[in-house]
Amino acid sequence: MTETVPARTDTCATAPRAHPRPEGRDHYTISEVAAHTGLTAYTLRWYERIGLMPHVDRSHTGQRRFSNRDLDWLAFVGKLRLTGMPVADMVRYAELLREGEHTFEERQELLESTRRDVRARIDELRDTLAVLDYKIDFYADARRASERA
Amino acid sequence: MTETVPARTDTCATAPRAHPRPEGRDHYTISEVAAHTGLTAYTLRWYERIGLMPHVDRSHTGQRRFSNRDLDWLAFVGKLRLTGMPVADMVRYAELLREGEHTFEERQELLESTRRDVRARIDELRDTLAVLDYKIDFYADARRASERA
DNA sequence: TAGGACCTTGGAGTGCGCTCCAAGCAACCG
DNA sequence: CGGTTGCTTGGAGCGCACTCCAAGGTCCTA
Repeated sequence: MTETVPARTDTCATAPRAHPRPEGRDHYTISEVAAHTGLTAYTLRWYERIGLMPHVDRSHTGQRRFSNRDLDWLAFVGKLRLTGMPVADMVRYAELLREGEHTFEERQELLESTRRDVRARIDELRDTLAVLDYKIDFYADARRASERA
Repeated sequence: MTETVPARTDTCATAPRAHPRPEGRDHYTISEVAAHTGLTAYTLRWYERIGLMPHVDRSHTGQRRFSNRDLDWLAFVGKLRLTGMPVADMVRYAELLREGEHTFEERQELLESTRRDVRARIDELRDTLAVLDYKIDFYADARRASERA
């Protein structure tokens, strides 16, 4: 919501979906979402409390009814979490989404800075991998040598 | 220490060094090490307390004198930290080092499992990068479209 | 109609990885 | 000589991201 650009919208960006949604429906209870995402119901409510989750639809009696869009958003949040982005920054992004189209630029910048962070992180990990490989080789060599002895 | 295999030892594995050591000496005070590593003196003492740092040499009056080997170890610990490895696991590795050669196998396994984790982490981050790229494109397109209008 | 899932708010608790302090004293540097 | 740096132990505090609970209620399904 808050986004109005033909056909594509921001919150449903993960094009091909790994795990199909639990069912073909478009509304899920909190426990279904918990099971699907691996988050607890507590955490889902907490996400909503702190503004990380856009307001979730309610049934006529007040129970949460998560939509596919909500699941998409949660999947995206999951990705951001993997990058180590602090929750506060994700909340900021969620706010920008709520504020409408005039925040496009800021959103783009935020994503680009995140992208830079992720790239840097990948590079760091690659360095680490090299070190690990070096050490693992060392142990492999040492053990081969001791077997020969 | 604890390791006795010709020429190469485990703790000095990061072959070409990015930043040369503060000075050509082989002993450094705690504050020199703090400056060099970006860790605080508190953290360095804490590392020693919890067994993440092998016992550091002392001057005749009891002050810590970090060696180049210690700096190598700290650099390695820094790498491991980047992988998100819990401190407790690093402590475990340090214990294995102290226990001597008969722990070679376990050390190798630990490193290999870490390597798998790092690889998985890199893959996750690459996925995330793809999502970010997709979204950034979306914003770029949207803004180009609005400029044309 | 029973039992389980769900609702609310506010606040407390947890685990991790630091981060810092107190206090009293030794050592080093200009 | 004075000021900075260092030493020790044990413990407290912090920020983050959850994680969970209380309590009193409503809703849904078998």
